[in-house]
Amino acid sequence: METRTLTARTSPESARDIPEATVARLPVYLRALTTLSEQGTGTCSSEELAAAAGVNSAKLRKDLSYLGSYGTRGVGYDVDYLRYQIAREIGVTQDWPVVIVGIGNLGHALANYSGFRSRGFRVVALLDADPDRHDEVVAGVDVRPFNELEGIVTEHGVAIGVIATPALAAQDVADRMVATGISSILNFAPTVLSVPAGVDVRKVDLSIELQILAYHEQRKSHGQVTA
Amino acid sequence: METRTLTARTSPESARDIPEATVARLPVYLRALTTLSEQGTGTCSSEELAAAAGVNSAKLRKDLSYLGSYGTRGVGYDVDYLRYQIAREIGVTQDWPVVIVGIGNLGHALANYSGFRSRGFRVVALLDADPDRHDEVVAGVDVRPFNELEGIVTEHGVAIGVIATPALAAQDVADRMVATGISSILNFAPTVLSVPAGVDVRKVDLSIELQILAYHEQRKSHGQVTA
DNA sequence: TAGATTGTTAATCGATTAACAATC
DNA sequence: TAGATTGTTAATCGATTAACAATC
Repeated sequence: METRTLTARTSPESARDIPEATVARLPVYLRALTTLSEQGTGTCSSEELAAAAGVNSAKLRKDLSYLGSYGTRGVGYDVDYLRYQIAREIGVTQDWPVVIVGIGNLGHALANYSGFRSRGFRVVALLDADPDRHDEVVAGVDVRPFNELEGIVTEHGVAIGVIATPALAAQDVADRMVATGISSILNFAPTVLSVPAGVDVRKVDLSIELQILAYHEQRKSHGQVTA
Repeated sequence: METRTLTARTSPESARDIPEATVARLPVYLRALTTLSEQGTGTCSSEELAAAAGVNSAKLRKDLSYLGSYGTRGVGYDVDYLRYQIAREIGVTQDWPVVIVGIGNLGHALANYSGFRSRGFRVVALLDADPDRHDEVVAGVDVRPFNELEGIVTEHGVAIGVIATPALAAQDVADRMVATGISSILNFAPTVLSVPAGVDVRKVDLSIELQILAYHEQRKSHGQVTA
């Protein structure tokens, strides 16, 4: 991901420079803390939280150190307090409005995914180019024509778009999203998107994940012995 | 007596040591080459392939150098030849049998995803613990009870399992998969799995991806200027 | 041969990790 | 105070990148 940013390092509060690898783990810590909180755990050590998040504790402490000093030496972390601080750092203390484009099998699954709501996102619109899908209601939201994108983005202040179309349509959808002011895109279509600098794209690709597993699997069977 | 993993580095052919970051990009190159091939391109330079894959050409050439020397100086790469070499390196010159467990919205979408077949995978079974889903047919495959896992894994020699269950069921499913001999797991459930050494887990988490985007989005609006 | 482009080197950058001083 | 655990340091490791010699 290419983010070319000039940081106005004026305010002392904001804009600490958090490494990308750390940013990618903050949501994992947030989820682990939510689980701990639901289990009634009030305090945890870096060792415990690290175990719950599936990382080692040195990495966890190093990651948290970029956010500030939210633990107590000799004691550990207050679960709810740390959870709030991480949620604030990520920016999910309020909901982000999201549009999903392409309401096929995967789009349906995404629209129905209940986890978005509790994790800081609200699906405000489902769009599809196919008229046969219009006015279908998925998870309580109408499927609307794709050309309503601009109105919806403007109306709700949408900054994040999800692309779940076939590969061939994805670049056009991305272009239209960018034109309407969306600057973060989650792409499920199996294609490389090109977008202007300043727009973030993340890609989720099922076959690629399976192929990475296949590579390692192949190596396990050939000429290696595990005892 | 404890014997750790002993790599038989005897054969000169196999077991080159490809960095993990490179392994994760090989499927991207493979897809780009497939697209080029379909467009009728016979030869491409590292610059062209890199552009199609969304990386810079230095990184591409470095990555390919771990596989061998498959280009021609002054000319470039033969698209179909390089495509075959990468497919062979990944291990997708034949199909890998795969089982999907958890046939909810997401499981349906995965089962219907046509891209698996063309990229080296064959869904041999769909399993679900819920009797109401049994004998439903999704994408031409019967949904079967979860306890048929072992028989299916043995019968088809399944090494790769996909978990698309709710979070609470995921660890149990993973345990059962490992017990039957599956050693690679693609996990869509929003939970950290613990598995023994030697088992690979990859995780796809929709909310985490969105939260990473949200983090950067938040920074774009507050006191940062993107150029 | 001259031009083009690979494959490799080496420098740089970023991420991980162990160890421990600080401090509750 | 003694024990526990954080936050930070510094060393190590792995990934990226530019530059260019090799060579078609």
